[in-house]
Amino acid sequence: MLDIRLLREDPTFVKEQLARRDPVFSEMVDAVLACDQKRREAETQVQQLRSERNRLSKEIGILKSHHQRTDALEREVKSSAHQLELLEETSRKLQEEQRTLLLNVPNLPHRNTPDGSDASKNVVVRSWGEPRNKQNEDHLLLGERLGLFDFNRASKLSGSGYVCLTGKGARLERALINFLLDLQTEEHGYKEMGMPLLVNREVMEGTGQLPKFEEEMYGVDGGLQFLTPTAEVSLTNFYRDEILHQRELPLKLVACTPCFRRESGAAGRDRRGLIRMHQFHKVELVKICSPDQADEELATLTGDAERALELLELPYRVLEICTGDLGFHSMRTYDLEVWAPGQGSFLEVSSCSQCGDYQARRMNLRYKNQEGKNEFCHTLNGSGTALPRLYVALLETHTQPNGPLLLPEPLQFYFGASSIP
RNA sequence: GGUGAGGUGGCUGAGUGGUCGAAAGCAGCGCUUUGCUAAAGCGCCGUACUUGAAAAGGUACCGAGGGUUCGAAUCCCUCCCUCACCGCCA
Repeated sequence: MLDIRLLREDPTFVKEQLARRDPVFSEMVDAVLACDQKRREAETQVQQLRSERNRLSKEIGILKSHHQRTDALEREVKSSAHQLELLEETSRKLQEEQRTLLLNVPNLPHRNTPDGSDASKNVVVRSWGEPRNKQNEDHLLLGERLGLFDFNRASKLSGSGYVCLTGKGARLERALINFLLDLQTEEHGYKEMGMPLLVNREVMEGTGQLPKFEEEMYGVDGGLQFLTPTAEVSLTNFYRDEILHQRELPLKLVACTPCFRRESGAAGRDRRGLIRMHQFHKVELVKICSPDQADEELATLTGDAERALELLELPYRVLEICTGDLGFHSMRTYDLEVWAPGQGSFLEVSSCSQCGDYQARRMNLRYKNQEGKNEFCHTLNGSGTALPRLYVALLETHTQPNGPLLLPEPLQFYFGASSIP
């Protein structure tokens, strides 16, 4: 959520910045400001009426303590009660309307985010390793040959978009998870967390999944709670409504959780295989920091995720996402794409985003700065990484033609063997 | 799920219808004094919204939402959460 004061003080700037994403967002600014204007007028009237009521009531109290008659005053207060009620209702509605409008305005892009209308304008900022194109088998065939997973039986249980990992295949995912978590906790200093998967509406609103993307989420109990689409939701909201001490920032959290997504907008896309699932595991990195730390923390967070791919000997590239392709709550994002030889393409396995105070304002997450003033924190998140696509890249990269899957060295300890025959 | 007790400022904790945004203590900040790693005294010390050029005002907030009342932290109702005990259960 953007700061309404920024919109009031410099609407031109806000419109310009939103236009970098898409001109349609600029048009929202005037609507918000019109509502803000009406809201403040109503609020001022309510406050004046209440002030008058408080004054009279206080007077009644004093008179009563002197055993004097107060009928006239009481009648006076009563006479404006109805009007006050109506105005309060108006004011409340306008407040809600303004919040709703504001919740649907995306974050402003970072000054360094490259301009561009769509994904084709994303910028490759670096790459690592050689994406060999040796006509490897597709991970579906490899998984079948090695006996790692079963899609047909998964569809009996849950329909399409689910997988059952079987035997060594299940163990391989567990090994990957343990490897990733140990890397982030022991080498990069993140605190490991085990988080709830069902969260309340306000929590989903805090990180920006609601209200705009409700159709992408799995709700339960008639929409009172939601299955988290990423641990970003639970981890970032962990300190919501709190005031942190500057000295404890940045906070660095990591959790591996199942993630649930309807993928309703992607019907038909990536239907086969592990690439787009309704449920998948993901190791998520979250940082909460002060504004001056945020740029640097995004760089290190991205590096922390990249390190995992390097240790697994998986070639990848890093894309800087342009304004037109930027996620709703992000001001700057680096995507990590791992090379999948069987697909002949790069797969997005991580999206590392800097969110400024956009989420923190929504969830009222603050810290006390050096002057003792409360200020909104900045939040960052990134995958480290999503499991299924990492799994695809691992299979397609390290399985020998008609041979075993040779595990990269760091994984062998976790898997308990050096290969899967 | 049942019963009971609770939810007040960064923390502890008083406050059962009127001048209470809320005592006191701790923590924090500032000053004074004395001085061996500190003590004592004094002062300051919530948040959000809003009016105003500013100075300075106003409104709201005592778990959430309703209600009673001229007036609610305080009374009533509903819900949520915490704690204790019981029941059930991985």
